[in-house]
Amino acid sequence: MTTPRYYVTTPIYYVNAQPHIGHAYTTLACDMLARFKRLDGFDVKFLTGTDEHGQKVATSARAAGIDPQRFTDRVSRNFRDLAEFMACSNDDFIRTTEARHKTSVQALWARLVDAGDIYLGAYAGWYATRDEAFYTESELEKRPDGTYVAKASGAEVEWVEEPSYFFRLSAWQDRLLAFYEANPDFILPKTRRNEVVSFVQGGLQDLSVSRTALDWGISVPGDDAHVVYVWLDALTNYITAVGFPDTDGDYARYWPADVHMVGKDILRFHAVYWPAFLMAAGLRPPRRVFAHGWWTNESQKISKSLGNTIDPIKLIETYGLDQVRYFLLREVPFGNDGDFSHAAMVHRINGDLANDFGNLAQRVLSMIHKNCDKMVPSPGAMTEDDRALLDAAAGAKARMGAAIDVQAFHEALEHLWNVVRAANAYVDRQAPWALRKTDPDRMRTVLYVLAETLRHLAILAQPVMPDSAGRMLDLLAVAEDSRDFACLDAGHALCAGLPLPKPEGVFPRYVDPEAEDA
RNA sequence: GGCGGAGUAGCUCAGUUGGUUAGAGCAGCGGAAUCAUAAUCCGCGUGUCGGGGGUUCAAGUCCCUCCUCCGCUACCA
Repeated sequence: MTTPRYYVTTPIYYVNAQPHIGHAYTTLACDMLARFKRLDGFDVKFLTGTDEHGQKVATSARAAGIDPQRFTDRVSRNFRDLAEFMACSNDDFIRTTEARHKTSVQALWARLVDAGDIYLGAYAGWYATRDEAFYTESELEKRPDGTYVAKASGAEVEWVEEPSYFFRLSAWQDRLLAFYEANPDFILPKTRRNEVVSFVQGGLQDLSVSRTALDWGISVPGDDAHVVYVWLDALTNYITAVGFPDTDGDYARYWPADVHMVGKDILRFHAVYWPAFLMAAGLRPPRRVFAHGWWTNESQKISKSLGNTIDPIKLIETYGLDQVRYFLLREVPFGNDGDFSHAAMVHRINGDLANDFGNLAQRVLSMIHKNCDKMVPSPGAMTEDDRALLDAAAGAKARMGAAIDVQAFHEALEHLWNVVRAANAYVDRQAPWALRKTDPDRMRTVLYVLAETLRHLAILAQPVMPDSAGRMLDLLAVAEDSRDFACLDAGHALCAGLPLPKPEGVFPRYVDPEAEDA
């Protein structure tokens, strides 16, 4: 039997900005997915990295007074550190300035040339020398004297033409539409898919894929005057990381990628250009592109000018890593926009984590500790109620898995919490504290059922809250090598008599610092 | 303007191919319990399913129309 593969990617982050909550969100979603699949027995590759070429980087580096490579070394480090800080389990971190990537991009380019999908033409447009950028008509403003300026910067623009290589995107319109048709879940959520299909149906123009006005990039093979357009450069990272241009080895093992996770702003590049590039090169397109939404901050749109950006590091320092991970994946239907607020965060931490889940573990483990000689109690005959709870726990993985396969992370967590609630209700129904006096054997059975349910819950919570779930499994004395989903069967159920450590809280309540002082 | 999506309980949302008294979580109200991180459990919703019209034995679920909100409408990444 061959091990199933799973390849998930974040976009490579453009190093011109500091990491913010958007980056953290995308990476976190991928991490949850990767961890879930690993625990489910998949051979997973989880890739993230940084996009380091292009005009903006060159400009920023110059502004910082250092050469672009040193500049990108520095900023790329921030993204790598963030992934680490968030306990992300990525298997690789790619940088587009690496040699392996240059080789890959140039090889892809050569394939596109061989296929006849790249030709030399001229790119014409409104160019602002001051901004070193082209603008579309809609981005321009006409001044009284008849000249045009860029709305954003106010820089004067002029009509210029420069030689450029073009990708024959126009020729791929029908094949892209056929591809979307044949793969209805290629783009999720559905509404994003509609937008992309509609965009492609509207007609595609050939795409300028080289620039002569800058040199911070990968040279076009055979024409050093050009560098490869940053998007063609950037997208290629997904195959670079699996060894392209070598198409055996990891490429054969992992490609096509199962999910490219992206923010909705860069959907088109991934859902239109990228599959077209790949198909033109005779390579397979990815299986899915998922476009998630944006966060607002206390109902305010986040922007640098408003100064309300959310620093993920600070967020984690304030609320805790697993708490932030849980919140971001639970609070909002994945794919929708969401609002971050302190109140909502505290509500999730105290309501869902501390009260529901944490307290469940605490009440169960405490009773066992006090009444069962600090070891897993020995169960007697199971009642219908016992079985119902155990069945609910045993069925949770399949329900979560189905949700996760369509990136409905919030729904996966809901399934988990349904079991948490059922377990709390079961505790109250069975009232083991009463059984302690009337029927100690029955009490032991009830506590065993609860401990075994907790084992399931903790194992299933690992992808979202690896640290907390791990500590809960420690409290249940579950061995490190018995924590994957294969161990969710009866054969790995807790053994009666297993000594348990002294219970301690896994999910503390969040108390506002001011309230504590008062 | 064109295309697409959304408008369901105070809030956030579920509601399969039209079919029994429209659901969940949170919030609110009442009660129980006291093992537990004062956590938990039980009970309680007559909501014009945006408005109007239509098809049907039957519509939140299909058709028409109007209103409101949102997204997309290409080459900075």
